[in-house]
Amino acid sequence: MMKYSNQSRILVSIDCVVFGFDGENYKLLLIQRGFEPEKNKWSLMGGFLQPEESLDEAAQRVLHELTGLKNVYMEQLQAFGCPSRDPAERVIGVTYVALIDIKKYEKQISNHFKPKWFMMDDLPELIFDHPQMIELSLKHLRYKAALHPILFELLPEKFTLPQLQILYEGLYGITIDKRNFSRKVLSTGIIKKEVEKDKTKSKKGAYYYTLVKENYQAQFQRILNFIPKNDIPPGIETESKVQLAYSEISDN
Amino acid sequence: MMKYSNQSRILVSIDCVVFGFDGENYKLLLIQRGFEPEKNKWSLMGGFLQPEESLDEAAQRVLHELTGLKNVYMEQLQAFGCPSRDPAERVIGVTYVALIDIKKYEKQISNHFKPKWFMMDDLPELIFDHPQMIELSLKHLRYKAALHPILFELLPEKFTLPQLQILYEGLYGITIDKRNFSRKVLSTGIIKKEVEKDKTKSKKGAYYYTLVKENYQAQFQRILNFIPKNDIPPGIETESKVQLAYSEISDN
DNA sequence: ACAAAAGTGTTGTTTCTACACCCATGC
DNA sequence: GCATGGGTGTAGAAACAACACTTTTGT
Repeated sequence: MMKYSNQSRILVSIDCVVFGFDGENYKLLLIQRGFEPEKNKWSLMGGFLQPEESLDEAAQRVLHELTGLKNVYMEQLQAFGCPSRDPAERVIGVTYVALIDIKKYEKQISNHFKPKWFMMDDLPELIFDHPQMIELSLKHLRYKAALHPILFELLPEKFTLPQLQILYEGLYGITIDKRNFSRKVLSTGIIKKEVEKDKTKSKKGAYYYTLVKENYQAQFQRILNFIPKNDIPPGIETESKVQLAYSEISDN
Repeated sequence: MMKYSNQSRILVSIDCVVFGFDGENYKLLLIQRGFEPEKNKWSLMGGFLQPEESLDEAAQRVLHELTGLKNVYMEQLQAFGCPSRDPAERVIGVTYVALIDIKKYEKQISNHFKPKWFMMDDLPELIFDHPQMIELSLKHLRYKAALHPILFELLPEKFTLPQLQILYEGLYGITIDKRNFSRKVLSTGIIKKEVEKDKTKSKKGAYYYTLVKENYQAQFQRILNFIPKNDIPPGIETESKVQLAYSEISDN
């Protein structure tokens, strides 16, 4: 096999931003780094790309090795490539975003590497550019969730409308009118009411709902709007990607 | 400086998908590859990441070296990492999307490497996974343009409403009612009418419009809808990203 | 009986889509 | 004077946001 000469080869790491929801709050799964530099400091789930695996495979492997998690919703976000992002050596970091229901995986999570859930507003100091990765992931999640029914990946199979609403309200820091919210969600047909109720949070109890798989996957591409337009606070960026430059069209 | 041991280092390439518009059609800028393997076959604007540059810098450099283009709208799309994507050696490909007005840069484009514009429906055979990169870029462009006023990057400073409409109609393969279209676009305040008219395409002439920079940048993050909802044909994917897996929520 | 959370309907406003005619000009 | 493409307005339908009371049941 021929090789390209005179080119420098670089390490590629995979960094997984794992968002979780426990029924009340968003959390982030972090781990204490097991090797130098920055050993024992908090870090995203990360690892180096191996010779024979694709990026997607590596992301699944890294997450599985560090947490035991499998079959989790994951998507590639963005490659980070600042030359100085890792002080030890040049490393390109490819970021993945994962969404899981904390309670569901509570037992599945291996504690070999002692991953820990942190509240989003109480994150520890993190290595390298991991804070930026998290910030971009959060922006991306806000952006995507405003358009696609992605947040269901954070919920258990059976969930209630109030739970779902908390999920949306929490992500954007808003409050939504429950009548309008339930009407919008139900009109899409992606969830259906079960007979049982969740009585753990109120005396009356709230009906459980489950996803209607066919409609869910069909609507996944669709642009929805569970979020009232005017309720998205101006401070929240809804752009998924950084843009490098405007052309001169907008520079003049 | 310490290094990570026992990890394999990999080449990182930057591949730029350069979309252009000439007033009538979308085109793609391609180049004949200058080195083995696949020398002289058609390729995206590509090059290897250098040790001291960031990914974004590399993208700008590669595009500039091959075409002479500078100050172009560009954004990172996605990293491609299939181990077999380059037969010579393992290479991670980071894809960037660029948008330019063909006429504006007609003279600026250097022909040292002889880049050539191809019609979107008449692309030559391409190397490696470049067809997939292009396909994903096109999907991304359709997705993003349906929500953000990004297509203006393809137009000259002064453009007409019919031109703008052709831009949108061409991207989605639809026809749009011109009354509704102009009302929607104008209501955003991102463009303003000039006094002159473009008389090259009709006897009456069409008014020129220009971007209102402040409103344009302000609305860039906004979710707009110049495209009538029902007019987006079902075959057109509007999803920007591939997702790796659904969680079991949707697998049950 | 009362506190706490869940559920449900209506109305006015806004936004969207569908649709057809006149205008200006070069030939 | 006519052919060509450019410009404009209205009316009905749909979607949206605002809003308050009743239900259930555990204590």
